[in-house]
Amino acid sequence: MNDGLSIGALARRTGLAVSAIRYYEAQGLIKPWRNSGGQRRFERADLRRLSFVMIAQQFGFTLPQIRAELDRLPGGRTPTKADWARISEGFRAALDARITTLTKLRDNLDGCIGCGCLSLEVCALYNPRDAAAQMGQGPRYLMGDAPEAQKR
Amino acid sequence: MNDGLSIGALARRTGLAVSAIRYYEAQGLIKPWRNSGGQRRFERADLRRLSFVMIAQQFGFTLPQIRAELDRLPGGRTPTKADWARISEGFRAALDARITTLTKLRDNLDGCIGCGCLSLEVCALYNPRDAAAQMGQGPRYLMGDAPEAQKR
DNA sequence: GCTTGACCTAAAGTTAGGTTTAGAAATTAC
DNA sequence: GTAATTTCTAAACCTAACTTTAGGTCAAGC
Repeated sequence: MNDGLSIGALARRTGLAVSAIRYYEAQGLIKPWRNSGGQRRFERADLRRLSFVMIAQQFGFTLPQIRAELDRLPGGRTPTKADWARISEGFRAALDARITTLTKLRDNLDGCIGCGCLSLEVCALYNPRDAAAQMGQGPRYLMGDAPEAQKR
Repeated sequence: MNDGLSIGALARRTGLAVSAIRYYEAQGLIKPWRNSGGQRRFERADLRRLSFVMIAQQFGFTLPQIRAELDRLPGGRTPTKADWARISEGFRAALDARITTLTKLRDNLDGCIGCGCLSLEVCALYNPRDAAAQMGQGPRYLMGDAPEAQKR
């Protein structure tokens, strides 16, 4: 009887789509075993694992990042509450950083609403050198403030 | 001489890729005219327009949302600083809401690290009914807290 | 006047995070 | 024992925001 949960059961209990659970397996986030008929069977601990995935996604982590965190869980045994608590602390720092960035952005915006400039000449709303605020890769400038386009 | 900027000039001054600028035109964010040879020519005001797009993207707005904001600019004349300031105020509320959501999330996480539960039984880290924290569409539950799977 | 670089269009490709489809096999329900 | 449901795989499709490619035209330098 205690031979694991089917993918449908796991889907009902988490609210995830069956296809999403299969996708997560493909991404290495969960590792079910197979029964004699080749169907996936999951441990009850996978419920918690998927909960972690769902929370981490809310926090803006990518699946590879989440996988990296999950890989820090003990291999041989079912994770304890202490294991999960340790992992959860990693969220704290990332979340703090994100809040800090957004708050800084908002404060800059506050200073900028009065002038309406949207330019690096007068406000610091957009600073390409601020690594914390940058997600992309290429250099991007506001109002034509390209390095070689120095204004006289 | 003052017959507008080429797409390459605009790209150099903003740091955007030429292909991105063409894409923005296709999305209706900018409306260049064409010279006799069929090449795009841009107004200097488009530098500011693209700056707005870049900032708004940093804030997490989608291109259709940004377009909606830009559509509120006056049609017949070059936008003034006051126009831009009016538009920028819209950012304020959205940004405030996002910071509030993240802060609430972090505070819930703080309460949860001690117990390691990651479950709705003991912590409120994940609340599917909290519209502010939800981006997806389907119902999703933590640790199997599906409505029909009521625990005794 | 010719060569090089900038520009044109249209369509296909890319990444993340999945969903949908099709056809077949396993399991459950009656 | 059979019908209905679930599950299986593989591949195609989806959205957002772009980039790349292919093949051709325009413009600028010497």
